[in-house]
Amino acid sequence: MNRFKDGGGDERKLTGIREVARIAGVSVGTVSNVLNRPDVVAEATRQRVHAVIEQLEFVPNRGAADLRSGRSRMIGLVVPDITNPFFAEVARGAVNAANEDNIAVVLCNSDHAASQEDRYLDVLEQHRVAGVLINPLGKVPSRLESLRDRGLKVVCVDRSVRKSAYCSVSVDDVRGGEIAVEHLLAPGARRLVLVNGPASLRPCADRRRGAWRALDKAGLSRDSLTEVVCRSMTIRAGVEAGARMLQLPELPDAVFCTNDLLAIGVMRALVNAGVGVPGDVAIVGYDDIDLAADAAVPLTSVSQPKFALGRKAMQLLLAEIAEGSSHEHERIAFQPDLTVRDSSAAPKAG
Amino acid sequence: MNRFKDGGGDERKLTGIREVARIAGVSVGTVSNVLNRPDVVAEATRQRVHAVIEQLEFVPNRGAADLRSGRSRMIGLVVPDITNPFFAEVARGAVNAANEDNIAVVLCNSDHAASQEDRYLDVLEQHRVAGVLINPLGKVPSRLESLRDRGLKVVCVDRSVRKSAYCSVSVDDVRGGEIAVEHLLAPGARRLVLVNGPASLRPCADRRRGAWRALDKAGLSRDSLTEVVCRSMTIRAGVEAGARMLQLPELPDAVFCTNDLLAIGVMRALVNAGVGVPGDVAIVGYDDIDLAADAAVPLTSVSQPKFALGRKAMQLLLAEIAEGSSHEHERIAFQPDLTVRDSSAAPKAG
DNA sequence: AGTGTCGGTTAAACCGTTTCAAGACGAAAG
DNA sequence: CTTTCGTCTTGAAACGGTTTAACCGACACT
Repeated sequence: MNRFKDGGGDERKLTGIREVARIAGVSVGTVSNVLNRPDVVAEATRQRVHAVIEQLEFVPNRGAADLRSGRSRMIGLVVPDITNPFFAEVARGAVNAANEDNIAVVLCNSDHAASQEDRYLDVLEQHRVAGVLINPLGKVPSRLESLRDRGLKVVCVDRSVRKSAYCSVSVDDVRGGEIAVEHLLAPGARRLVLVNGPASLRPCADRRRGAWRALDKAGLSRDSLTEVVCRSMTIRAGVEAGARMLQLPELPDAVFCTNDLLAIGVMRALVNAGVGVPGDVAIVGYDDIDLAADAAVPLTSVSQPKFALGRKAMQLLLAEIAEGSSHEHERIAFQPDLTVRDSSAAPKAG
Repeated sequence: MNRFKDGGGDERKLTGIREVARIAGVSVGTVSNVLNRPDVVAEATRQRVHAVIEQLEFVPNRGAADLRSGRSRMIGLVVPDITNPFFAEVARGAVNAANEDNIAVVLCNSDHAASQEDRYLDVLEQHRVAGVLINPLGKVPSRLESLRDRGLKVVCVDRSVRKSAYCSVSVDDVRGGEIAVEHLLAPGARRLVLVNGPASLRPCADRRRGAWRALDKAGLSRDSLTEVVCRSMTIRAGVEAGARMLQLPELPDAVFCTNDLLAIGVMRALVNAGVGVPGDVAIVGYDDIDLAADAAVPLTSVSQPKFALGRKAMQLLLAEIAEGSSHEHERIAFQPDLTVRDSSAAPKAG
């Protein structure tokens, strides 16, 4: 059951605030004060206490402090898959921001399983974290509401929440799609293909909407954009999509793939078939993964500020925790950015 | 400074063990027992208490429990870069194992900076984590020893530690290099190239040693292996290495790259130059990243059990914590595995 | 009836802090 | 010489649990 029943007993008794007080010849209250409100204690005393702290290598027990004060210096980070570069980067940003405030971030990897997510939320609740940064699975579960009722602050990452019941931070996928297509349209492309993942995925649907919007703005019909849908968003699927494209009655001028892996696959299929990229068809991808820059022909891609996303989300959460009930929920949308590379350099140049 | 001074005061007073006891008509001690040693309390009482717990939605305060009991249900995970797929996967494994014991894992991302690493260790110490899972930067710092003196258990990940002062878990890079070269040698390759990163990196040096060992075992001179050293281990560096290889007096039969990105780069350079892969030269990479399977020609690669590594490391740590002083430090070396794909399918077939 | 003993329960001490009402001291004001 | 402040400091009460020694019936055995 519990592996922590009894440790073999090599526990050196850590020095506590009491011991410090005793040796420094002051009361524990004073030691606490020099730790938390140095301004309120006399210079001389402060120095003396600090000296003792140093000498004893005293390390305050944050847990005990939290218990008494009702605060908490921990927040939970719940992601579906830390292995996904997107979330890894977000995590890095979040942890980075938290560290500045000496806040510990406990990592929860739900593995795309709602049951796991629930389990983790339980653990977080038991540990009395001050708040949770979460990319919730599926529909934002009512569980989050119950958490909030318990006093936990919640902010959603990369998932805009209706009714601004929580703070949320995400990047504007619609705008991302728009940017990409605008870029392709600019040099005069008129026959476009959209290589997309399942429209049931929010980002896929949004990026498509963005593409449409760009078309609308340019006064073009949506018919000028042919959609090729892939089951998964991998290089392999991209290769297949590329093959399908080659069978179209007419080759497009430009292709927008809603993810870099798809784009790389498409590119490979086209190049293998003797189609020039970007000479014959321009390609832009999405996510700007490392690989994009190192593709056979460097890939233009829409990049998302993942690190900043994580940082901001954490900052928002910490702010909400500090502000308490006077807090107004914010819904921040980061703007994606286009990184232009060779794959879209000079469409139809030849 | 501290953003947690005062929250706006929307703290609903959580129900505690006391309230449960009062309503259930038992003492707090009994409630505690129901929670921690259900076997010691009478069936009827247990049921009654559980009912009340349910009804009140009581959630035990792990922090308070830890404080009194001297245990700790948190452990720290310190990695140089969570964005690195290797560590992401290790983290996933570690978190996964911890979750089974209801242990919270606090994530620390040192960003390859010793100063950060130190800061994080401070935070972990203050939070009184039971142990630390760490991939320490540079030489295993004396800091770790001081941690251990304080009663913290430490296990090192992917970094074997001299003198078995700690438990450590790593994968056998020497063996990995050996496997790769054995595989290339089997079909009769005799002129090999090793595309390596800086030998100052432990894994690079080890994998080279492994390659040599395979050579020795096969009764071949080390001269049959030409080493091409790259500054960085990226696709771009691989392409350059490939270019350099093409200028060699004679093309090799087979190439072993100490990382998949290098391998993909080399492959690209060769194929672009009209060299057949695996027809003219076979290639094997290292790490078995997702991309390997989806390379232009699917890449044979040495794969490391990263998830298992993380899981095992965590299990070891938890075990050490449970065992206490009676613990014997273990040094576990995982065996890497060769995933054979097209890039080495039929060397010199033509 | 006296004595163990055993399963179940309890009251009180304790973990390492923060917090807060109250005290001590000296200096400025009356 | 009192008062009145203001600055520092203090002691004890929390915080929400766990732990331990003691207690209490009831039941079995001499």
